[in-house]
Amino acid sequence: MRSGYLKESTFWSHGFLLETCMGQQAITTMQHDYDVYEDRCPTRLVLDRVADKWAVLILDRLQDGPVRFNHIRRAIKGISQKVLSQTLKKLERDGLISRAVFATVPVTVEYALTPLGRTLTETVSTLVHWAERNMDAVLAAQRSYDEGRVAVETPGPSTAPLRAEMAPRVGFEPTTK
Amino acid sequence: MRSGYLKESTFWSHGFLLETCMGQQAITTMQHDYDVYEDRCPTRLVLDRVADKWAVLILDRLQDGPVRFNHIRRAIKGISQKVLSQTLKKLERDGLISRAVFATVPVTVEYALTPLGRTLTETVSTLVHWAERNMDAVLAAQRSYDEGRVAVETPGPSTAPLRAEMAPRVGFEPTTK
DNA sequence: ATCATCTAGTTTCCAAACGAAACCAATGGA
DNA sequence: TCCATTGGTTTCGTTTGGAAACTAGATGAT
Repeated sequence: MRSGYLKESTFWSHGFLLETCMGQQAITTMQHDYDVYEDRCPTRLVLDRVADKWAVLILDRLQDGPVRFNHIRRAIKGISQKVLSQTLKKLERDGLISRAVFATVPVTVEYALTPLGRTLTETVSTLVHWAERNMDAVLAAQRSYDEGRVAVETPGPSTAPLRAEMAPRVGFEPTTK
Repeated sequence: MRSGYLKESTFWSHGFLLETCMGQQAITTMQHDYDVYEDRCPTRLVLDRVADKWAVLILDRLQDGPVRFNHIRRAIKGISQKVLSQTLKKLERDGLISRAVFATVPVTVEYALTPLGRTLTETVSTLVHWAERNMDAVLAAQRSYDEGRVAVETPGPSTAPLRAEMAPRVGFEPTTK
């Protein structure tokens, strides 16, 4: 699955990038000159993992300590076992969470944040809380969009959208390239 | 697509929740007692929108002011027109960005953050920068996972995981499978 | 002895989404 | 007329998502 990227290992070899994704930088002695806006940059894969609905919910849930598999499943209502299993495996592979198996009566598997994963929890938590705090605003915007198509602030799209930042419409070069 | 949720409109009616998702709270005079851990909670939809690779890249790109369609497309290398168009439309519907059409020589369409969307940019930017900053650590974790299966930091996952929720295990040992 | 239950997953299968490329419409210039 | 630009939509094959069923090991109940 990731092999499609790994085939291009001449581009991205073990954390050191060669040509693209940082352009004019020197090759040696670099640490994190990745550019997530560049295609085939490994940061895209991380972003794909981290910018995921289930992943952020899982990471948020693990904030208060290790949690068992079925515990997470019951906490995040609606998640399927398959998706939970897959997401946990990916997060573990990326070093964000750890997996510990205990030979208890029925087997116990605990998932916990790694130090690396813990550096993300604040952002993740903010994201989750943002959704809860701004839910009403989003719902209002959706209603406004669906009925009437007239935005809250703009009277009409093409009529005369004299936005503050767009004042000099005449002689305005679209800053192409 | 969203009709599956809207069919349950007795549950979620216009921003006010009735039974689930807040349980023992009063129905009237509530503002944001949403629970993203509850299934069929509208916050799940917002999280689905916001916790998306392309959406965070777009929001991050719009931080410095309005950007045209093809400008975004060229900036976020690898994004397809279809996905860009779809994501922009969804973000606009949710009130995170605005769309302004100008009747210029070739038509100009500018996308910009709304005040609501601007409240997310810091978190989004953090997420993107996290990916760039911790890329090497993730790559190292992936290698460690793929070859050997032994975690970098933990020889045995949580040597003494005596957590409150865990039943007292007799002679437990983290069998790393 | 067999059934039921708990654990933590995997497998199956179908629908939904993704993504690359082609296509569309409007307009102006060579 | 042909081409280039704008901002999209459509098509179609591949990939992913998700609900439900199934696996498997150990234990307790009937």
